[in-house]
Amino acid sequence: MKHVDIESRRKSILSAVVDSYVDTATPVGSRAISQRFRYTISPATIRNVMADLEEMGLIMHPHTSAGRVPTDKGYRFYVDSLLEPEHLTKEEESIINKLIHQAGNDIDYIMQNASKAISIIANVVGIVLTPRLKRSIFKHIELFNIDDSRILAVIVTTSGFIKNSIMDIEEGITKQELAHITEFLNSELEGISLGEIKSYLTRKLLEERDSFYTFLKRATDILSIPGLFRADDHLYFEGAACIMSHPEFTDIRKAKLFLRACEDKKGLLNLLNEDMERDGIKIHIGKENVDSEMQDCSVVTCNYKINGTIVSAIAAIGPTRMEYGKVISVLKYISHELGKELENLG
Amino acid sequence: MKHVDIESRRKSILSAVVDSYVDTATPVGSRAISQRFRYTISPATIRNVMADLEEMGLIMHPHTSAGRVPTDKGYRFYVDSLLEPEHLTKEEESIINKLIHQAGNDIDYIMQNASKAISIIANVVGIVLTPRLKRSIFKHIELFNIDDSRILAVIVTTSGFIKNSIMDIEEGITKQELAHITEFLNSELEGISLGEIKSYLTRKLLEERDSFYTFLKRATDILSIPGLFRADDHLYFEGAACIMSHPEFTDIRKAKLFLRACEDKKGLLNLLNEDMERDGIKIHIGKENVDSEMQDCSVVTCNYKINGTIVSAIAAIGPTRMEYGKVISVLKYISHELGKELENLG
DNA sequence: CATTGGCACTCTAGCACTTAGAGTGCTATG
DNA sequence: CATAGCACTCTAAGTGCTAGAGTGCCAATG
Repeated sequence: MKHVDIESRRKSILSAVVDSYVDTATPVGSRAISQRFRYTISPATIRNVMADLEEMGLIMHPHTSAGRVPTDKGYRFYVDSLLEPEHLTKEEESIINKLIHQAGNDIDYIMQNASKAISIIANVVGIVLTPRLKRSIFKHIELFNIDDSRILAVIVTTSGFIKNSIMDIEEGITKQELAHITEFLNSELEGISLGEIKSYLTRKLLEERDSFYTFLKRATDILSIPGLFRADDHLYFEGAACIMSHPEFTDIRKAKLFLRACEDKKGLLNLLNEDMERDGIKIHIGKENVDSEMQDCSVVTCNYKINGTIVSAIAAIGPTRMEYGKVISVLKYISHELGKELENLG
Repeated sequence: MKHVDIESRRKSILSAVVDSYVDTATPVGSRAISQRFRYTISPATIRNVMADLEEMGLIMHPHTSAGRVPTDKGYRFYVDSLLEPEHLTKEEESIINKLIHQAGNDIDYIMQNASKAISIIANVVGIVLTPRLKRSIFKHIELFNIDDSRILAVIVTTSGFIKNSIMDIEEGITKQELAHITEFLNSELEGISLGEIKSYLTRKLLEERDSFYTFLKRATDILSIPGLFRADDHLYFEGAACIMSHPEFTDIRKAKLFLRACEDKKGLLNLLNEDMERDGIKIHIGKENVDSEMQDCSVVTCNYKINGTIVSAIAAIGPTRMEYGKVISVLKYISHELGKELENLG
């Protein structure tokens, strides 16, 4: 095996280091790598290559007489250039299907099971975010008086979600007027995403000058019911206990930091909201995370769609030493199945 | 201090052992107790009393040369007979008020903050269960077609909760018919709890024989929309990270077991559902828990009310070595404030 | 000239051993 | 009945040592 392309060997050795470290959680020595290559390359050669990789910042030494450990940069190179697409086994797929498609009609339960599925298959903490209302498309609204001083508004979206809210009103509204407004809104707002409704109506309001203005104003006011368009920011979260088996958490302080990252709802929400803009898998490794709580973990996210429209995202969070290949394939699979299940429900 | 009542001394020594152990997490020796009593009782005497307490199964020895640790039975006696009512400080109350009353109109956010409050003040994992729909009182229903094949049902309860669901129908229904049914249900069901509606209607259905039967059957069918009365079993859960600071969790296996207990939604739900039947604080110490996952923890629960009706419960879960006094007063206070906040919202 | 074997060196994990100290139980005494 | 004293026990923590894993460097090699 002389005169092998030096670059490709570096790659395969980095790959071996990452694989072995992900597998065993102990620093990887030159002997172990040599063994992986069935001794076609000697430990000494591997030591030289490893020294190069270390100089490039891809792997590091915990101390002189220890093996090598991938750095964040090393993992990054690995996932970008070395990782080969993986497939779930039939058994894994059937576990996921059972959890997602046999959870009944309860969205809450489906979401919970989806996050459990991520956790079980990939040995990480699984996270599922409820569909973003803002991205849903308006289909239907109903308004009615529940008593003299309050109106109930119910909006149904094309993806079958229902959002409602109660509003106090100072001046009474007649049934006819309410029906009139309902009819108007239903014809006017069809096909608009909930996120755009408000700006759409204010724009419209600016154009109007005549008697219609008062009517439109009234309709707009009703739609500003507090909470009607509020994001339904629920994060489902599963698998904290099982992840404690990872050897990195024998140090309880690290476990605590990890749990803190998981509980950092704001940080996760920001990340998911941003990531879901683009389609597909997004990976954030260790220090790459802007959020300081997460700089010791890796977060992998994937959007999911209902009828072709991106509505929200799912994620996995675990130690930087995670099985990226498996995590990616699980998220891809689950995002697809979850979307399908929600479509059937809508 | 001769000839002191032997029973009362045992009590105060048990109390001192529990207090000291809760405080320091290290087995309590006779010297330390003696010091607590400002040396008015000698260590030797205390050793005798402790030997008695041990024989009674209230405290135990981890090993010969260690101090004493309360047993589950010891904690039980402590909370039943020795614990004096505690009050929160003004600062603590103001932290709680801020979290609960300044969370806006978003129920989701209020619940989340309430569980956070439990966690922060009492150093335990805080749990809040959403109001049980079954216990809510029917106030108003609206039914309408969203398209040819589907009906949307919306139920409003007296406590201001809104529950809705979509139902597929095979045979079309006219607007008038639907309005008729709506009107009927609104007049018929007022004041009935959602949990009783189904049995109420079936009872009614059995009595009817004439033409009215078909109408009533239709109405009943509509109300059997899947999910319309499904319990909204959401558990808010906060503080896993902060609880890892407790010395009992330096052993990661214990931390894992504890997290597993927290993630055991079914077990918690059963416990909460059962406990909320009775008013006030309920305490489950270690092995007293039926659920095997929880036998190393203590769970303290407290129902909460909306307008005088028990609707759900909150809880604290932590190591058996928890500040029972503080946990109890926090849960009492928060259950009260949470109920108040939800009343204002309704 | 890349690859390899050899070798000296380094660092850690683990084990045996020791010791200080905290705590007990028992007994004799006030 | 309460207490002081004493012998005894057990743990936690520190020390010293060793085996072994791993490295870096150098000289030899095809």
